[in-house]
Amino acid sequence: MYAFERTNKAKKPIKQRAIESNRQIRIKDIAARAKVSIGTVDRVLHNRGEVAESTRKKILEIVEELNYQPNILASTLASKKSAVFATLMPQPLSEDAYWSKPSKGAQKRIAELRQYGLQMQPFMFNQGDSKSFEKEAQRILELQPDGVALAPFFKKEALRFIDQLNELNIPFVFIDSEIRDAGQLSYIGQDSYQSGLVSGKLLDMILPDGNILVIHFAREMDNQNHLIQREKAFYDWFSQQTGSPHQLFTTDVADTDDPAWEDKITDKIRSHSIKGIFVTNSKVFNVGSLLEKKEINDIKVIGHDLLKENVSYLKKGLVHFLICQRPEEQGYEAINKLFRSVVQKRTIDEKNYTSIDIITKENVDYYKEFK
Amino acid sequence: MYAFERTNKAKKPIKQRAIESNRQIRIKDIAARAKVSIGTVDRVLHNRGEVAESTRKKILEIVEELNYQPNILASTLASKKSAVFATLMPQPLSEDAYWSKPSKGAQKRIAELRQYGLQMQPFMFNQGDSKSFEKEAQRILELQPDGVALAPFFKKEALRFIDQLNELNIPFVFIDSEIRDAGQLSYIGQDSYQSGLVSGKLLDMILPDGNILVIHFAREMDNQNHLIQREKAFYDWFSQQTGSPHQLFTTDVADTDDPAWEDKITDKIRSHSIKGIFVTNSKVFNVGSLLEKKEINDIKVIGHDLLKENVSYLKKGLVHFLICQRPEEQGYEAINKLFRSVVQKRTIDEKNYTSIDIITKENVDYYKEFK
DNA sequence: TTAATTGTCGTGTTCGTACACGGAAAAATT
DNA sequence: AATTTTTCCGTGTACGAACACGACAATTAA
Repeated sequence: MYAFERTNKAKKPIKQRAIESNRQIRIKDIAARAKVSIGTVDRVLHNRGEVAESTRKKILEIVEELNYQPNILASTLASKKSAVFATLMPQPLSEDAYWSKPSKGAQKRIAELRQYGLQMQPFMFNQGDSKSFEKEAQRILELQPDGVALAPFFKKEALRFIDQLNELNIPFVFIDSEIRDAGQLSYIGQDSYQSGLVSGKLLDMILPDGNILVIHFAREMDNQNHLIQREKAFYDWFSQQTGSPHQLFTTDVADTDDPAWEDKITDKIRSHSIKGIFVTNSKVFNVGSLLEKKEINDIKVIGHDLLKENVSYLKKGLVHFLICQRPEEQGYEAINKLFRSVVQKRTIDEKNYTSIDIITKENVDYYKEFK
Repeated sequence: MYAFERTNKAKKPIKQRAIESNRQIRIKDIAARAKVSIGTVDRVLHNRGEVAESTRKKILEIVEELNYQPNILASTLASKKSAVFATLMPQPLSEDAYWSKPSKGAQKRIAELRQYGLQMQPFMFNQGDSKSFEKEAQRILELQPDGVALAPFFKKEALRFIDQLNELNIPFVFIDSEIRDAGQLSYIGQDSYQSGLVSGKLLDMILPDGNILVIHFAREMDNQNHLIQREKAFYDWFSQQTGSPHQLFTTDVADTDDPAWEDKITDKIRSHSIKGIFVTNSKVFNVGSLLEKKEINDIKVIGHDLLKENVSYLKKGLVHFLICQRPEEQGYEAINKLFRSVVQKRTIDEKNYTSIDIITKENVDYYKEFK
């Protein structure tokens, strides 16, 4: 809908005063002060064309003195710059699955920046198929975008891709997980180790006794480094507590399509007198549904990420804490970093750990990632 | 520092392609389509001057059809609109005190919007003196700003102020606490009751036995409705648990300058076998320092807000949880709402509860309010 | 001495919108 | 029929920055 002011005629006009005091400094002002033309100042600011060393110095001094800040509005309007970014992320397994979220965040930032002529081209690969990763990577290289945000899911393939990006001088950011010193502009994601510590502490605090089961719901653990990190930190927490009454066990569940896993876990719970469960990723709803079905309700459960299903088990009291890493914000931030670097030419931080949010039944309804 | 492109000459120029596909629709395009001049379209869009009903209709149809979205950059650049906003908040008691934060957030948003010609005029009153509130309110009325963000600390005085604002047709938003149905554009703050529930749950979870002391550090409780709400919810939590092993007590500490309060609290702890403490506001550092001094370390403590001092006791393990309400984000959001409504003429949500964040030793370093 | 080259710079147009001014046509008034 | 008044609409300039083009002087080469 197109509305504008028609709806609120009554509003009084906005003030047109008091602005002289902090009037913006324009290129024009600098030119006047330096007694040169606008074109000359422009050349100095953007190192275009040639300028006599003396005038260049004079202009830079005045720029400094007057603290000139370019008007972004006018700048982007005039330059008509445009850029195409590509994202390379896993195909979400369902509508509400984890990987739909970073994508949404990226879309949001792109929508906000449409005025700046930004465009995005999403590429998605199959989580279980490194070949599809390579194929999509190849398509990105053909597109030759101005920036790439990728989840380096398959390390070997990602490294090869990155090499080519570097060669083509295309900047990129990592999202979710990271390869160190690969020439990335930035990394956006959680500190997996630290988040494992948080999980450990929380479960420890609310569990007077009984043993603990750590469950990885993942097809192959090879490319799931952050799950390993979380598990490691979780174990470390308990090994650092003196005289901890808990014993820890770990299980992998590769395939939840095969219902055999349910009995396997149920047996483990019974035989090891498990009183606490930590699921290392967003698949904790599986545990919720299992406990509900088997009517087990004396187990404390911690998992990750605010999927709809997870929230539902949180509200039912079958899951006690969800650790959240603001996936939408990660997508948003990834695009934002590319924008700031590529279009605005600003320098950006190399690391960007998102916060480790603790969500429980009572605060989940107030949790919003975005402003 | 002024840098621009000088630093990264090597970067290749941004692409200038593929943009035709989603080319922006301009007023010019609409004018051409409708076979009228730009001026006419402009008059229709802004109901300026008069336009024949037939052409007006035609233009609106085309606008609809082409889904015209005005270019905000060009628009604000050309209009040179400007607005002055005023904030009315308590004077922070110290550099790092709670009330310095909403102010910082507001400043931040103002800085970002400088390009739009926005200005802010902060007014601060003495938390213990309703007269000073009235005085500052009067000064705001003299300024006649285009919008006001205020913390309605003193209800009676705030109501009188708001009446005058409404009369002058000046929009305003509440921050921190709220007066219902007073004509506000929006309310930005925490749901105090809910945050009290969160505190109750957390303390309950980590406390096997022993009694609990609720402390209000506040001069007068009359104007501290949200502290009351938090306390009420906290009590409600425990009364809803069947067979809770905890008994609750409440104390007010009006003045921490008088060191007598320390003994009073210490006595209470001893005589009531207190094992948990809940401080209803940001003054929990007082408890931290007390416990440290008296070398008491078997008490679980929950308080509010990430003041530097609070964080330091959190890290020492003397405070176990801090509930945070993102005060900077509140200030930021308050200005943002005013901007969106006053300058951009957009509609905005009436309520904006900030999230209830749970902070502990392990995740505090990763907690950032802002992107 | 003239032509060609290089180093410096100014002018003019553009981006998409806002808004003032005034002109022309149509309607209403003498 | 001549005039005033009203209705309707087009033109031109501004916002602040980006960038292309070419002017002019100072050098250098012929």
